[in-house]
Amino acid sequence: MFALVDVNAFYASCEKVFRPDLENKPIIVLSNNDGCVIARNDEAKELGIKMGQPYFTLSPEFISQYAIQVFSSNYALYADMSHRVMETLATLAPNIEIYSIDEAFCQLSYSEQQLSLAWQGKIIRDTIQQHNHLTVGVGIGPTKTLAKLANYAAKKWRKTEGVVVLSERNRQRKLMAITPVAEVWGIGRQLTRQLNMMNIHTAMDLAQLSPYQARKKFNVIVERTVRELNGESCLSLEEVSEPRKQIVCSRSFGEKVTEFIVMQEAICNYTARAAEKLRADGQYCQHITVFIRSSPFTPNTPYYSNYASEILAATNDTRQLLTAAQKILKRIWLEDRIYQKAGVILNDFHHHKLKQFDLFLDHKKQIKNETLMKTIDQINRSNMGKIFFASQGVKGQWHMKQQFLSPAYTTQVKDLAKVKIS
DNA sequence: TCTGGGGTCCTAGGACCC
DNA sequence: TCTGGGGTCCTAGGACCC
Repeated sequence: MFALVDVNAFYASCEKVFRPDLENKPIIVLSNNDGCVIARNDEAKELGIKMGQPYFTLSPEFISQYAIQVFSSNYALYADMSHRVMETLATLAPNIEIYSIDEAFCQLSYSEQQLSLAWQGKIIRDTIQQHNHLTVGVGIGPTKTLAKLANYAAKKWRKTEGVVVLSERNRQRKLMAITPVAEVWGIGRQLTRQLNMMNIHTAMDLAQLSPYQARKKFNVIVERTVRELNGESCLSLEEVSEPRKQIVCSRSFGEKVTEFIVMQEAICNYTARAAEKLRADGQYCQHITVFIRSSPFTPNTPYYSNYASEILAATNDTRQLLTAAQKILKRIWLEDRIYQKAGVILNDFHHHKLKQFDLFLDHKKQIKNETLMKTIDQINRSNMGKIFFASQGVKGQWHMKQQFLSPAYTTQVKDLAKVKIS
């Protein structure tokens, strides 16, 4: 049996853990650059605030009338809280697959002698509540897709008390019959539209489509979803995650960029960050892409979006990547455009054990370069200050907006919560 | 004024090989 | 009259997920 464990309103809940005064207040968390609403608790949902809604569409009057608590994304906090939840979960279920920052699949076993599945779900929920002060929903089913569906039900209906078990076919059918097909894992907006046109509206309707038809009319993914809804497990627990195939570092700008030098600094920063991630994974890349674009929302200004790439000898050396990135930027830069976003993408990875060395480079020098990068990473990970490249600049005019950032309660000594004894 | 970021997988079509 | 069959690799674009 699979269990899908997922933290309720994860980002919003993290903000509340160290702020008990926020209990019962509506909380929203904004995307990078304070652009859109990307997380909201139940109280905020009740006010009709939508997922992905641009922040500027919420009027100051509305915010203050309902005392809505607004936060910028605090990824240092969320990543650390995620870690803690996963650690708790790992003590409760030996086999887990971390699926995203706030959810994990785990394998549960059961037999006559053991605790019932519902009871195991309750233990998971209670323990995470006690250890991490976060509330999770637990969905249990014979396939990942059914576990996801059970988790949806656990969140939607309060009387389930956050745990739903779909081990019996009858219960699966009952739930599927009242669940819109759009809620099924893997069925997004486009597929929903097409399915509705075929008169398929509920998860049950989809389950009744033949796998052959699903494959013929759509693709292999929809076929798999149909099979999984019918209790045939097609997706296994992947405890060891595959190495990444791509690294993207991109941001919208807090203030629009019009000067080349500012854009160059931004690109160099994204490149340096991407290279750092690449080395942390022990990988080398052979392909780098740089893209820049203006805002698609501003009327009466020419929209410009472009990208270009370079092929490299396998590298994870920041200096080589910086050289390539700057070269590409010069190729795609256009004057007199108002840039809103830019980014760097690394592709075509090779693991360090399979690295293809550059025939024309001195091997000893390459070893030296690796040592240099390693040293820089070590210094930057420590608390002794940062080393960066001159091309990254110091002004940071391209930085994103983070007007409502909360403290890094769990990862910065200076931000530790203080207790007053009176 | 103002609209996120980071991933994966699949398919079709083109280019190429023998 | 009439022009094969069987492959691989790469890329762009579209869909999905959180």
